[in-house]
Formats: sequence, structure tokens, C-alpha cells
Amino acid sequence: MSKKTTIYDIAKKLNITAATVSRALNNNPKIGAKTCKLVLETAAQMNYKPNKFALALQGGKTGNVGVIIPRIDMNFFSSIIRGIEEELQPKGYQVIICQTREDEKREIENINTLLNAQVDGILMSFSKFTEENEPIIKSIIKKNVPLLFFDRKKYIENVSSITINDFEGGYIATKHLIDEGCTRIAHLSGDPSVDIYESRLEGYKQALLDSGIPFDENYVIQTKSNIEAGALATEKLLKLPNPPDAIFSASDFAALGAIQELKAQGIKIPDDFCVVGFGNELFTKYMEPSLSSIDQFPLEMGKMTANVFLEQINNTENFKIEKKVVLNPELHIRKSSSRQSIR
Amino acid sequence: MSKKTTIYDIAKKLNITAATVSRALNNNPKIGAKTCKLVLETAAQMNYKPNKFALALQGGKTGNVGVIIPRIDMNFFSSIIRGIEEELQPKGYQVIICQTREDEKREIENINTLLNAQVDGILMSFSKFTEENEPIIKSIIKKNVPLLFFDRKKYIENVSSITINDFEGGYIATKHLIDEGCTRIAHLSGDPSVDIYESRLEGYKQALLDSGIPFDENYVIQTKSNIEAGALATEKLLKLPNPPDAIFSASDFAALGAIQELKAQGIKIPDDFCVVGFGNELFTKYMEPSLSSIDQFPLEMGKMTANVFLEQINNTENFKIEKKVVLNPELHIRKSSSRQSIR
DNA sequence: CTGTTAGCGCCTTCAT
DNA sequence: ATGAAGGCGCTAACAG
Repeated sequence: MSKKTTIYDIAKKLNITAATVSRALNNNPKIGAKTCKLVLETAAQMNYKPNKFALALQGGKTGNVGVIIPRIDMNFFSSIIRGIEEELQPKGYQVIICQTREDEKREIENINTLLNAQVDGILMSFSKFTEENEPIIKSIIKKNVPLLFFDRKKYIENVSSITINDFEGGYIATKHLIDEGCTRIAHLSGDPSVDIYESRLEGYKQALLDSGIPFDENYVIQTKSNIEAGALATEKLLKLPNPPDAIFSASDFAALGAIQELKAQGIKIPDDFCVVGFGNELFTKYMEPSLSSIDQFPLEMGKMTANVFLEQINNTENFKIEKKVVLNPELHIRKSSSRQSIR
Repeated sequence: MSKKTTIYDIAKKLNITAATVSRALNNNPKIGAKTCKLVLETAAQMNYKPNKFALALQGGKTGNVGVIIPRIDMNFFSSIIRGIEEELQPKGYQVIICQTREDEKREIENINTLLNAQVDGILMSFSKFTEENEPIIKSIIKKNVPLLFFDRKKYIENVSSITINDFEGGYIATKHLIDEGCTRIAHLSGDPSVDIYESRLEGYKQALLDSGIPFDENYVIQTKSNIEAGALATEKLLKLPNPPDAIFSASDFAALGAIQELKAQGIKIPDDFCVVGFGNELFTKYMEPSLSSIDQFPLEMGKMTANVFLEQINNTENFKIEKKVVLNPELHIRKSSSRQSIR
């Protein structure tokens, strides 16, 4: 296990030239069938592994794909990464992780780093579309580097995206609360300029509309995705002249804060108040009461993203593939919104 | 933004040769101060970025480091990755993730892949040391590829490791339970051939010894790190003729199972029974009752691992650095073992 | 101090 | 169907 074997080594052994070996290895049509077979065999026998760097140097493929996410220590994103890695690794790709830490500057830096590293593709969940990052996104496309969006999308020509149906998620969460008998349903929303939150809000509105419940804008509060913000928002809601009897939160963390506040005020869940979150974080299952939540299937999202990327890479047609995959979310009903027992 | 600028481009512009440019860029001592400065300036101005692949091709550094972990979708590991990435990225390294999925064969595959990718270093938390993976570990060392262990260690010459003091963790968890007035403390342990579980058990024993509480081997049950196993083990413990009044679990998940079982049997926590877990998983804080647990500081562990790696890489001495970093764990006391209220 | 040359491993014309 | 030669971007050895 001293030196790596090169095509020259195997050429020497077979008394042929490296070019021939190269051709045989690449299934070049004009090559003798026996020669080809012979080369393949001895290559395997000598444990030949192509040198990625020599390939990359000539402008070929590097076998690396870059994945850009806000933070890896969130279950949602790490599950996506897991899915991506599990699909791509068997195909010989390595996954390079970049975190933006919610910083748009770092997002641009990361893209530049990845482009400079000549990755074969960039899979990303960007923080937000702004005028700042628009040009760099365009430059990825111009360089013909396959680009895919997951989780968060924006319509850009020739860019595929893998997302969940956030509208549907908002709809079924709200519908479920209505079905449980709630009539004054509040919504903890997120940054309205991020389309996933916008869609969840729309789904919420549509569900109300379909059930003939009037939409009350006082019931919608924009909050950060954390516990404190959720608790604070809930406090506000409870002070309303006609306080709500349920909350659909676009974030599990905010929902957790809501539940803490409700418990602190001695409000019975789910008897007097129901809560549904979004994300199906691990803790939703184990908290007390357990929190109903919308599952976004991050593992599947990751696998799907990887597969669409592979399709795109292997596309030999002379037109671009543009695929918009939308996964269906699923509601997990738990104690926080489960009134069967008292009906 | 058409073509990447090479050292030839900047050489041409300055009417010097590429070699000179290369030297200037690498702070080669024998170079004219003005020439050097000039090169550096125009390089920056032309937005020159060295080509990693050309460097790697000559046997130089690739700027990639491989990280091998069981699974990325566990908070403990993804936090470590976060720490590693945050330290290494600013230094120009890219992090390549490999998951073993608890499969020792894949562990070997991953190492081979990384070696073949000529990574500048391998940072790993291996599943277990066996006769099978011993040779490949040795081969990493032979190839002079910097190797570091985190989380799980084994003494190998010249291999640095970053771990937490599991003995201490076991000790303080148990000591805390004793201080809360528990006298019959059981322990849910893990695979005894994995040294971290062994150490936690030893810490547990030592704490009992130091407090004059006899060790009862019936109180130690080996369980998998999941909820069902924890519940099952607890069921067994409660059936003992002299059942315990506390559990120190080497896993948060098993501890969660224990609490579920205790609650199911109507046993009051912490009044009649205390529980302490290990890992400080996110859910421990939010479950009911919240679970006391040992924090392993995964983020710091990751950062530390990255920094020891950097030290090692930049080591110009002619001797190997071997660093064994041991982080101190910390107990987070929560409701499941907090009897202040009733004292 | 700086220019010249060769080569890392591979592929790709151009010949043969 | 195969061999010979050049080059991807860079560095290192050898000259000057």
C-alpha cells in the first residue's frame, strides 16, 4: 500500500500505452474488445483508482458537491444532509458542507468558495433572496454549475427545487384545529418576506375561509422561531378582548413557547386551548403535552434533492431539466390538539 | 467572470515568469521585495485564486478534511460538525462528511474513500475498535495522514484525541443523586466494550464507593440507547425485591424511556424517584418533567478537534504532536432530580 | 534574485 | 485500433 497505481503502471504491465488504458477505462468506442477487457481486469486487480485531481485539473468533474445550509445543528437540516449524503455517496460523490449561519454575506462567500472548488453542483437552502445575492445566483447558472434549491425556493428559470407544500401544511394544521372544535384560531407566523412563511399563512387563511370562519388579522403575530418569541406572542394574544382558543404556529419552537406560556397561565391543553406546530422536531414528541406538528420529511427531501441532482448531471439531452418537486407535508396529531378523549 | 486567472496570466501582465509569481505567492525567501509586492497586488487585483487541483496533483495539500461520524442527524454529532466547520472554514479547509451508519464495513470504505481523495486529515468518531478496522487505522498513520479521534478514543501512539471525561460525568451524575438523598441508585449502561460506557460505569461505581454505598450489580442493566430499551430496563428494575429509588442513565434516550415507564406506574418524579441522563439532548429541557443530564459540549469538542488538527498540520518540528484533550462534562440539574422544593 | 525545464495523472487531438 | 505529444495549473530542481 505504498504508491497509488496510475494508468501508466497498468500500461507498462500490459505493454501498451497509457492512452489506450485511458480509453479502455472510459468505454471509448474505438477500442479492441479484448484489450478493453484486459485493461479493466488488471485495473481492478491492481486496485486502480482514478486520481480526482488530475481529472479536475483538466476541467473535468471533481466528484464534489457543495451543500449550503443555515446551520447544521438543527435537526431539519442535518436530516436533509443525511439524505443527500446517503444518496450521493454510493454514486462516488463527496458532500462538502457550508454553513451560512443566517448571514447573507457568508452565503455569498460560500458560493464563491464552492465555485472556486469547482464543485459539480451546488445544493442550497438560502436564507432569503435579496438584491445582494441575486447576481451571484445568476453567476452560478452562467457558469453552468448545476444548482438546486431545497426547502426554500424562488422561481428562477432552469433551477430545480425540492420543497414541501407549505400552503398545504398551513391548511391541514388549521383544518385540524377547526375539526377539533376550535373557532378562534391564532397564527404565529415568521418573516413574511420568506416565502415558506407566506405560504403557511395563506394555507391558514384558506382553511378558515373554507370553514366560514372570518379571518382576524389581530390573530396573526409575526414571531422569530424561538421559545421566548412564542411565549411573548402568546401573552399578547391572551390579552386580546376576545382571546383565541387555539394557535397554529409556523415554528415548533415558537409553539413550545406558546405552550409554556399557556401552562404558566393555568390554561388547560387541549381542553381549553389547542396548539399545532410546524417541523416535527424531535422534542415535540416528548414534551408535555406532546405537540402536534407538521412533518416536513427532511430525510426524503434530502434524498429527493440528491436524486434530482443526479438526473440533471446525467442529462444528455440538449435541453435543461427544470424540476419543481413539492413534497406533501403530514400532520402528526398529538396531545396538544387531541380532544377525542373529552368528546 | 469568464475564465479563472492563473499565475501565467499575472506573469504575462508583469513580464516575468510564472515561477517567479509562484514564489512571490508562497513567500519564498529569495525574491525581490518589490517584485513580491507587485505580484501580490496584481494577483489580488486580478482576483487570483490558486487552483486546488493543480496543488493536489503534485502531492501537495488538498484543503479538504474528512470527518467520519455514525450519523449526522443526531444533535451531538451535528453540533460537533458545526464546531469543526466553523473553525476550519476560515482557514480555507472544506469539510467532507462521511456517515458510517453504525456499520463497520462502511467505516472502512469511508476511510478508503477519504484516503483516495487525499484529504489533509481525518477526524473521526469510530463505532468500535475491532480486529477488522485496526489495520486500516494503522494504514492511515503509515501514510502520514493526520488522524484525530473525537468522542471515542483508544490509545494509539501519535494519535491525538478530544473526548470528554466520561468517568467524571458518571461520577458527578451519581454524586448528585446521592446528594438528593437517593440511596438505591441504578445505572442504565451501554455496550461495555465501548470505552465511554465503561468509563461512565466506573464513575458511577466510584461515586457510590466514596459515599459508602455498596455496589449492587443487579442495579446495573445494559441497554441500547433508545426509549424502548430504557423503559424495559426500568420495568425490570422496579420488579426487583428491593427496587431502586434513582436511575443514572448513560443515555438520554434510555432515560426518557425510564421516565415514561415510571410515570406509567404512577411513581412520582422527583419526589419518589430521581433520574439523570447523559448527553443533554435538546428534548431533555422540554420534556415533563425536564430531565437532568450531563452536557458533553459537542460544539466545543468540534472546535477543539479542529484546532488540534490545525496545530498538528502547522507543526514544523520534527517530532509528532500527540495531544489528548479531555473536556470536563457538566451536570444540568432539572426537575427529574431536583428535590429542593420538598426539602 | 529570476528564468528554464520537467512532471504530478489524465485526457485528447493528431497521426499511424 | 493504438501510439505519440501536448496541456490542465502549479511547484521544485537546476541553472544562470
